[in-house]
Amino acid sequence: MSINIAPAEWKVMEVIWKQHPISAAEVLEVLSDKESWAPNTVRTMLARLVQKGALLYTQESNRYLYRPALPREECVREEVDSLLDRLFGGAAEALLVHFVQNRKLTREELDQLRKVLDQEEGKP
Amino acid sequence: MSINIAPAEWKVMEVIWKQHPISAAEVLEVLSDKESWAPNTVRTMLARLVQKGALLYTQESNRYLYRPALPREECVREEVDSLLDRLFGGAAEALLVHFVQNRKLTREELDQLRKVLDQEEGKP
DNA sequence: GTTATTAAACTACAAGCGTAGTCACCCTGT
DNA sequence: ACAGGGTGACTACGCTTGTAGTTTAATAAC
Repeated sequence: MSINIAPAEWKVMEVIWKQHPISAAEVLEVLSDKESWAPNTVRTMLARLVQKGALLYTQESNRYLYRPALPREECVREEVDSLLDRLFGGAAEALLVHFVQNRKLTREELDQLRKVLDQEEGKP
Repeated sequence: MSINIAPAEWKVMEVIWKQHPISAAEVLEVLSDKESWAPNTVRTMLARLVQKGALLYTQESNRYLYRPALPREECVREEVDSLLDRLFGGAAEALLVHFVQNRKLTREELDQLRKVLDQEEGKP
């Protein structure tokens, strides 16, 4: 029973992961730079996210303060899993190879990746 | 203007990428092992995929023979891009690191990945 | 205390998706 | 020539998503 966060909802979640507890107005404020959403659009998404169990809130006089119900990492993980299942039959390596081969990773990124790899192999 | 292939549709596409041209009946046949879909479900998806421009067909007496309109790689690429945009602000490396760190890759997979990495770094 | 403001709740609505039933047509076998 | 079976076309329907308007309830200001 995993929570499914839609693309537009992710934008809201990102804001809240970065800063919480946070009011709807503040979320609006932050998002107004990037998106041109009507206030109610954001409010609707907040409500849906609460309903989905992705957000928690506490009431504070007349408004809600929202906070994430799950760490970002966990949600990322689920999205990635879902992509893997869809496209690679769950084979992580296939994605990685696709990746290294198909995109232009910078030298730094490759190095960084290699470092992580070394680290990982060093601890079986 | 990119084509958006839904999860269930991917299952159909995979069959067709693997074997084409192919009739609806054959797709059904292949899928019947994995999914328990009513025949019309698959037919609907075929029709939608044609409409989306993901599949081409040619008529052959009373039925259609389907073939992919795009190579799998290209569609994979789009899905991955979309995930990247959603979750990592487009930063490929973040996904990769998340990956290597968060999943248990087998020794073989790590080696394989390293090989691809070497290969990539060797050709700037 | 009455009004103005604001926040949340409720309602809306079109597109996309998962799932499938019904219909109309054409080919094939008798 | 006709009936039956397969095939695509059309229709359906509930759920989710993106996007937002309307209503109500509470608070803040005067």
